[in-house]
Amino acid sequence: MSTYHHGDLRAALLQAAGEILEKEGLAALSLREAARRAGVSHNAPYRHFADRDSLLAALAAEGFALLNDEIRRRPDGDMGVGYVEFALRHPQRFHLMFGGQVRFGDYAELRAAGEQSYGKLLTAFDSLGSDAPFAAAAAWSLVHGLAHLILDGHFAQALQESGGAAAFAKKVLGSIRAARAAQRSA
Amino acid sequence: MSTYHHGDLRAALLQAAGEILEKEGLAALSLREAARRAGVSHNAPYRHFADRDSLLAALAAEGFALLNDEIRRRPDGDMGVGYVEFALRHPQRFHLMFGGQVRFGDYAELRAAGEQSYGKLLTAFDSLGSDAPFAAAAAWSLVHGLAHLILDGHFAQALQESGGAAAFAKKVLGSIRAARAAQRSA
DNA sequence: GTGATATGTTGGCAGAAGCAACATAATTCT
DNA sequence: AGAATTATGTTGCTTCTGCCAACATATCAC
Repeated sequence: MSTYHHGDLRAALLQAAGEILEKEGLAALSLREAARRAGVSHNAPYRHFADRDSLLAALAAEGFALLNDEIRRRPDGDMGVGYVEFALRHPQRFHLMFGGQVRFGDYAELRAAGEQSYGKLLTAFDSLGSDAPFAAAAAWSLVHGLAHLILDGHFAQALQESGGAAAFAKKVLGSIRAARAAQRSA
Repeated sequence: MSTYHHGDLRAALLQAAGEILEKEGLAALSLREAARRAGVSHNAPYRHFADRDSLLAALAAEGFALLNDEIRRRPDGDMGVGYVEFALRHPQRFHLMFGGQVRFGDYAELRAAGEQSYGKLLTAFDSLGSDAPFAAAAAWSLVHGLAHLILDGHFAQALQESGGAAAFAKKVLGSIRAARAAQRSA
């Protein structure tokens, strides 16, 4: 009989937890419910995750992997749109990653994943010289804030007028790109 | 004996909840703990708040009032710094307001408060003509994302090199302002 | 094979949200 | 003023959750 041991409970828990997160939100995500869906007892998860936060950190890490993929796949000028589209496609995951619930300092793997996306941005702004680090920080801040505000519904009206979130995002990012272009040619 | 009725329990609960939020974080904030600190029974809060989310929404609304004050007090060119400084001064409150825990759609008062800050921004970009709405959205996104990322520790290294979060924020915002200036003079 | 180790189970505790029933104070109506 | 109504607070309960401790069973090292 080999039903006592699950086989790959850790992965099964992450899968179940991911589904709960996406469909019912962070508040509904409990270790016990994930265990239930994986068909194990309420305490089995503790063999794989020290506590609830630890599970959340693992889910966030998955999210960073997805986000980094999304960004790497794009040409330099299009990274920002990819960032926003990722957030729109995975709203709950995005909130988990950046909603302040999980303290980054406590999970080295998370910090590393976050810095990875930033690194790519930094190189994309080299042409601005000594201003580059700040320009890159501004770029990340811009797409990050835009994603947040769209998700929270703060641009609801503008979204309708622009015909969808993606279109709106492109216009907003385009506005800044225009300014950057003017700066470069000056 | 008039200790049965509290007098202004709603305000006392908001006060207690605000202190818990700032000192121990959102996770530690329970209706019961707030009730304890206000010196009432564990169920008294339900006379003033339908549920926990309702309390959180009220706390967020307080935060928006504070934020709008902070922004209104500043000259146009300095609003962004005020926004970031508010977030740095009230990190937990900021996360509550924008962390996706409270669904804005469910609380009209919150949506109104959010749009108030946005309105001020919109007028500050009139000089850009038809691009103004997108420029304003970009400006809000920029300061919003910057505040978030600083709070989450994603700019830890850059912060040290710049000598503090406020200084860093000024440089980042200045970088965009320079680009905007180039655009205007083109 | 056998002992050590990894993985899963059962049972229990404390703390929280929220419901129901009850108690007391404040207000309103006459 | 006195009664009825309403607002506000209390006690007690149920269900859920996170997490601890003790125990059970499978897997692996030797």
